[in-house]
Amino acid sequence: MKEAQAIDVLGALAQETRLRIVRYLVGRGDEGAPAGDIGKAVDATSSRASFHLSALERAGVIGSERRSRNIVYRADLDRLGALLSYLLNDCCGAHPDVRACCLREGCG
Amino acid sequence: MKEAQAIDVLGALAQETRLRIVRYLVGRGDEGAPAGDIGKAVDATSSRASFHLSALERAGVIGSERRSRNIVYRADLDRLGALLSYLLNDCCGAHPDVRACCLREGCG
DNA sequence: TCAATATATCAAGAAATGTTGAGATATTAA
DNA sequence: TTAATATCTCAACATTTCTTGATATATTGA
Repeated sequence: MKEAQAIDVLGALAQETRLRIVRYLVGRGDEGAPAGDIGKAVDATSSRASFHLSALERAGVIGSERRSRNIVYRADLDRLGALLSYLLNDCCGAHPDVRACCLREGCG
Repeated sequence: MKEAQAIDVLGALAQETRLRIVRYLVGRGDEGAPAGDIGKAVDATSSRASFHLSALERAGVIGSERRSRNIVYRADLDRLGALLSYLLNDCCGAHPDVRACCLREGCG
């Protein structure tokens, strides 16, 4: 992952509604969830949910697929992993303290 | 780390000049660097560097200390580690694929 | 004290972001 | 085909963010 992409992903995650959407979708796993359910889960109108879902999709953090009437969204774990890796290895210089932090449950 | 703090840190990192500052400071290690050097390193005027350094400090990503005429800034690795941990454990549900990504060098 | 250095702050404007409500589009079922 | 459902798009507006250039503050050395 390059700097510009990392900034896109960081920007996508740096917003309450969007971060909650990502968390919700990660929890849904491979099954994903349709926009309506996501909107209810994060307490957003359809317009607002759609706006933020678009932003997340543009950043590559989630993907979508139409399934009859619904559009089902899923978290892209590879992309999230790539951001983690960028932050850890490139940005933080793979500092042992930071790396160790990734292996503990209760860090931070 | 709580959601609101994570959003603050993500927002702080989601900007080219600021991400470069963090990278530069991580590279400087414990020694840190004065604002002037940082500004030169990321090609920013004193005003612009100061603006972004303040933003990073507000988010807790860097710390500062006056050293005679200079103000020396340092990356806060604990804070960065806490963000990584938040993303990995809380946000990504400690998904094995994402976690594995943190241990490889060339991931993403 | 005076000048030089290092940094922060301020005001003004531009650009990006987020919200709302109305309405458009696509899909399905009757 | 008509109505209902699910989602997106658009315009308007408010807010926030970023940049620039000018100026203020703090520290040091002559």
